[in-house]
Amino acid sequence: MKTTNKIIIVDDHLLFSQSLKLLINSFNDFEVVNSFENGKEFINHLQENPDTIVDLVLLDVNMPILDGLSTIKWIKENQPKLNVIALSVNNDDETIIKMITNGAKGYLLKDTSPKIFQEAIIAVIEKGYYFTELVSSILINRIDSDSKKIILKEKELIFLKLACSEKTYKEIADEMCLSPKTIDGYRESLFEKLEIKTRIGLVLYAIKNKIVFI
Amino acid sequence: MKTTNKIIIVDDHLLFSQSLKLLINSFNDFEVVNSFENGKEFINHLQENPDTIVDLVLLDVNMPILDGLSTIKWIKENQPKLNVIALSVNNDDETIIKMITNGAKGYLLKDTSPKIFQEAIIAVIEKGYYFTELVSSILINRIDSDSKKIILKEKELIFLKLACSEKTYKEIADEMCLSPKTIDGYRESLFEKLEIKTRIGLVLYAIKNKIVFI
DNA sequence: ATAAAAAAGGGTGTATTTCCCCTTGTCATA
DNA sequence: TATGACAAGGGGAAATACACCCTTTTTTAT
Repeated sequence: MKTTNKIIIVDDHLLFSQSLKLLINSFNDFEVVNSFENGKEFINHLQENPDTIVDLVLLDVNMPILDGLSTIKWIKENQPKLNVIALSVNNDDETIIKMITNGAKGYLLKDTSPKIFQEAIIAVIEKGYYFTELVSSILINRIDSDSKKIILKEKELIFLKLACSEKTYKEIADEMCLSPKTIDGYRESLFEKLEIKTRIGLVLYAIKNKIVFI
Repeated sequence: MKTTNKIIIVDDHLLFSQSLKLLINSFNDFEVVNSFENGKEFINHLQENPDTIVDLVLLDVNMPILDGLSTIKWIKENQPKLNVIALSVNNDDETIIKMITNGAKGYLLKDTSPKIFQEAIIAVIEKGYYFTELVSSILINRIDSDSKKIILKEKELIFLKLACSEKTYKEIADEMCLSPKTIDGYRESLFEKLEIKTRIGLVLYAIKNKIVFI
């Protein structure tokens, strides 16, 4: 006799999570035992109920308060055996890689069909993973692309964020309590790393790479 | 005896639409009779089946091929009596206003609770509209805010797009076949209209207002 | 312990951007 | 036919941004 698999949904879109619950409950052998609106609520629940038995967590990536990435990092640290499938509308490489490398056993887009979705949750519970073509191809292509990965230092990152404003470099220097000359150095360093030539390039890079939100 | 209200869902996120269907079917007197993955599919269906009876359309705003806004514009032209509730994760003023002014009878965020959702679909069918606090406040605030609406001229717009690059003003002038001094004029004019002081401000404005896509 | 990076700061010079005030021609319209 | 609004262009100065080459101190790695 099979046991029913217990599933938790973490997603801020209530309409989605509550509807998805109905879908999952309509599958054989699956049951949504709980759902939360963001990572923080979910983690709080795990901490307050250490004996919770869960077979699978469906984790939204974009959430307020505590997002999917932070949540899966916490899970990796504290409950590494928990099966997690990331759910997102977001198919950009960086996000997918980050979720997978932090332990997600699958990454499904929300435009997945219910049938594929069912296959995925069965696969993760039985085999431990489920990767779509999209995810597999990204993981393969990453091999060469991350060798030339750009690493920004903490101060450079702070400067970069401030550069995405109408402040002058002098004002940024004041705000960071540094000499304008030091700021000059950060700028030069970023120009070289990012292969750009102007402050406009900095702004475009920061926005493209979600370093600033406008 | 009440008749069952017929609902159509238009949303590219299959997992969402198929799950939402279960939720709606669980309400009394409501039934999802059809669903489509984008506006084009939906419009095609309406054209091929002119006698379709629908009491309410749940229309996603962000979809590939033909998005919610284009779809509701078509509906306004061709089937103005159709009740539409816009569904979106997007709560920015501009989108909400555009959907409402093009005939949406309601605008719900996807993090709405199933209970509010049910209230909304009942209200739209019975009273013809349902506006949340969010939507009402935006509609009210718009009254004064759009009197000072910013109008950019065609050339200014072209310049603004080119300014969102690492080109110098001289290079932009060349590209537009104008004197750098004329470009200077466009810049000054934009600085004043947009209440900004630097080229960074131009870039931020252009991106915020979706004048350029990066 | 010591060499090698990295972080912070500096000097000088050029290029670009920003600012303010001006001229000319066009076109609509009162 | 003035008149005013607007597009295009301009001069010149000041501020800001960019480039290059340098010193000192602190970290990091071997």
